[in-house]
Amino acid sequence: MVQGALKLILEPVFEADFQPGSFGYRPKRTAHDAIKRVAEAIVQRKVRVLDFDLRAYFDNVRHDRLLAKVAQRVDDADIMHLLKIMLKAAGKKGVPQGGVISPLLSNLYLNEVDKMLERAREVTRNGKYTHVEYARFADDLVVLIDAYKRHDWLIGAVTKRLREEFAKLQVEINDEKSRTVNLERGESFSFLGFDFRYLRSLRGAMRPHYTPKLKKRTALLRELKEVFRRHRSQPIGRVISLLNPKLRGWVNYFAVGHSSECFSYIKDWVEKKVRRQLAQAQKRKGFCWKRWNRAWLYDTLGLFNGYRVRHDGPKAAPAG
DNA sequence: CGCATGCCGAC
RNA sequence: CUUGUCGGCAUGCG
Repeated sequence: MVQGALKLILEPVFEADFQPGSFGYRPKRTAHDAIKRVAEAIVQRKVRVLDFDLRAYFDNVRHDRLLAKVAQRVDDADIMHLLKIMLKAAGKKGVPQGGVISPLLSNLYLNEVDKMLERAREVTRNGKYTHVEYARFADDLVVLIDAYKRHDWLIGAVTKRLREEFAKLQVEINDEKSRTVNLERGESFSFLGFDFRYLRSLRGAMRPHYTPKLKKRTALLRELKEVFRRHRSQPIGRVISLLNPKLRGWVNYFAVGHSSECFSYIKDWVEKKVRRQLAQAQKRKGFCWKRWNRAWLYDTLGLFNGYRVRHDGPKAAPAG
């Protein structure tokens, strides 16, 4: 409730002036938008990657900045008072990462970073070709730069400029976790749960390749394992009803890029696990591949089977 | 369309 | 472990 009010206060302040030409509010950025942006940049051979780890928690200095900014637009003493109280409550030195208010504020605050990156993109643009692209989601940021040798200087220049601008915005960079990556050398980076690589396809063409991080897959399987363990002697229908929503949600998020191999692995793992449980309930050995066929498992028992990567191919023409 | 519940993900 | 924002999906009801 209070958060809602806060949002109401802050949103116009930070987003209204993002694009003066339009009606003010920029389109919502989702994680998938950001992922897609990265993939598209890599398609355009922007394969030198600055992987930034930003720290933008709100110490007192930044509270002041924030308040000043709000004050430019809002002249309601009560609102300002409320905001001050909230910031004070949230900002007690060493704000815990999942603080009540900090993530919201940092997200809004970092819109300024967007403006700056947008400028960086435009300044280095050559006609209709951009040599620098970026994608940001909350404080996770990657900048992608042209692969061409003659643009190598951009890597150093952009890094330097960005650091200067970050300093102005009082956004700290975590140097230990920030690095530059050359995808053409087979290096990889991760962004929003995916690992990004640049691979040679069978035809010899280079293309971006991104898959769910192994860590995420392992975490999912660990969670599913727990479901199996806790319902070892329960009817399989019950177990499946617990597995399905988890699988559906997980797959739904990762169903972009090149996740199919990962999905197969998960499907196989789950199926074996279900078979095992079925077999054990009937005191049988093995997985009973013959006794229970796939159709029965998936169609009759209703085990989740939606492991499909949705590739946003050519846009379907609006029919009718 | 509206309301609600549950699950998943990013940060 | 808890908090928040955002996004998605599924189900139910009117």
